[in-house]
Amino acid sequence: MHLSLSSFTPNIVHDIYVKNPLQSPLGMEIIRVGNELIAEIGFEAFTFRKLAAQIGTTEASVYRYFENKHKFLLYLTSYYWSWVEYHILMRNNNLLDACRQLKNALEIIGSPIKADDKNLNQEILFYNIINESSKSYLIKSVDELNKVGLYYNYKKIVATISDIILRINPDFKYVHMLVSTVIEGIHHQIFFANHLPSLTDTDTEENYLPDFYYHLILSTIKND
Amino acid sequence: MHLSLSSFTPNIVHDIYVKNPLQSPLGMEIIRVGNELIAEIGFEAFTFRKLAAQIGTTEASVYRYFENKHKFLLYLTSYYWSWVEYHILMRNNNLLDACRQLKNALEIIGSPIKADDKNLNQEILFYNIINESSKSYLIKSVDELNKVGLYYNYKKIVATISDIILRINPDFKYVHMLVSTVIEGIHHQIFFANHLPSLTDTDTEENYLPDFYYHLILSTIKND
DNA sequence: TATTATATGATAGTAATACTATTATATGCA
DNA sequence: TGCATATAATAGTATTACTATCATATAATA
Repeated sequence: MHLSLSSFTPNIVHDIYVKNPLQSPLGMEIIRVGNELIAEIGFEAFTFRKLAAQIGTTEASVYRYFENKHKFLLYLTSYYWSWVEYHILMRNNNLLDACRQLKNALEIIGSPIKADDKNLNQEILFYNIINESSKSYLIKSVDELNKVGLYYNYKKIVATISDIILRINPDFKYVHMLVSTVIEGIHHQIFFANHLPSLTDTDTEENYLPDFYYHLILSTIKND
Repeated sequence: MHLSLSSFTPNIVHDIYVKNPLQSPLGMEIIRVGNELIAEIGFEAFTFRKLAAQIGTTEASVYRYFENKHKFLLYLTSYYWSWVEYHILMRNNNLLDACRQLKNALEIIGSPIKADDKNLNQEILFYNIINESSKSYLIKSVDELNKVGLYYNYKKIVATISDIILRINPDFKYVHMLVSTVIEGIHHQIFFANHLPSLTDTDTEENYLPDFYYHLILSTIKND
C-alpha cells in the first residue's frame, strides 16, 4: 500500500451528501466555512441560511450539496474519522510493535491532526468533533442512517484499533466495548477539561490523556 | 441519616425551572408527559406546543414552568442523577466494603431505577438519559449554565463514586477522569448495543456491563 | 458555431418552531 | 366579599427548515 499525504481524499459514503462538495469550488467553500461557522456559533444555532450568507451564496445552493444540516455534520465527522484512519495507518505502517501502534493511535485521536489539509481547518474540525459529533448518532433516525452505512468511518476506526489490541491480547473478549469507551472517553475528557473541570483531573500537562488511556487499556486486557 | 423511599424529593437547583413543577398538578403532568414525549419522538422533534397539546393545556402554561426545552432536559437529567445519588447512598448505607459499594453504584447506573416513582416513569427516564443527556452539556452555553450550578447533580455523582474508589486506592491520581469515563461509557454502551452493535460486544447476558466496568476500574487503579 | 447540459443566483413561499404578550376566567385564601 | 394566583384562550413575531421556479452563466458536445 502506498501512502502519501498529498493524495489523500476522504472516503465518504455517497448517501451523506447530495453532491460531492470536493468536486467544485462552491462545495469546498461550503465545507470549509461550514466547519468554521459551527465552531463559532454551535450546531444548534448553525443554519444553511447563515452559512450561505457568509459564503455569499444562497440557501438553495447549499441544499444542492447537503440534504440538511444533520447530514452536513455527518459529513464532517466522517471526514474526520477518515483522516484519523489514514494517519493511523501511515504512522503505523512500518511498525511491528502493537503497543507502539496503540500508543500512536491514541495520540492521533487525542489531538488535532497536524498535517495540512487544503479542505478543512483540522484544528477547528477537532474542536467540532469534541463538541458536536455525538449529535450525529444520538438521534431517532440512527437505525435508518446506520442501515445505509453512514457510520462506516467511525465503525472502521473502532475495528482498526480493536485489531491492534487483539494482537496484544488475542483472548480479550470485550475489545470493541473497550475501544469505543476509550475513543469517546478521550474526546469527552477534553470537553470536560475545558468546561466542567471537576469531572476530570486536568493539569496543563500535555499528552497525559493518551497515556492515561493507554495504561487503562493495557491494565484492562491483562489476564489475571 | 434517615433514608426512606417514600419521602424522596429530588434536589434540583432552582435556576433550572421557572416554577417548581412538583408543586402543582399541572407541573407534575408536564414532567410526566414531557418525559414520555421525548422518549417517543426524540428531543429534537419535541416542542412545548406538542407537549401542551398532549396534556390538554397551552404552550404559554408550559413556559411558566420552564424557560425552554433545553432547561426541561436539564431538569430531567438532574432529576435522574438525584435519584441515582439517593439510591447509591441507600444501597451502600450499611456497607463497609468499598468494592461492594462500587459494584452497587455501577449496577444502579447501568439499569433503570426499579423503585416506584410517582412523578416520572423511571424506565423511560433511563432511556432518555442514554439517548439525550449528552445534549444537556454539549452546547455553547455550557459555561454559563455551569456557573449557576446547573450541572450540580451530575458532578456530585462523579464525586461520590470517586470517593468510593479512593477508599480502594487512595493514591490513584485520575479518579474523576476514570469515573466520568465509566459513567458515560456505561450509558453509551447501552446505546451502542441497541443501535450500533459493532461498537460494542453484546450478548443478551444481563449485567455484564457493570461487571466489565468494575473490572476495568479495579485493573486501572491497581499500582504495578 | 449552435446546442445543450449543468451549476449557480435570485426570488418567493410555506409550515413549523420558539418564543412573548394580552385578556379572560376559575379557584383558593383572608 | 375581595384579592391573589393559576391557568386558558388567543394572537402575534422572527426565525427555521425547507421547496419551487425561473433566469443566467459557463462548459461540454455535435
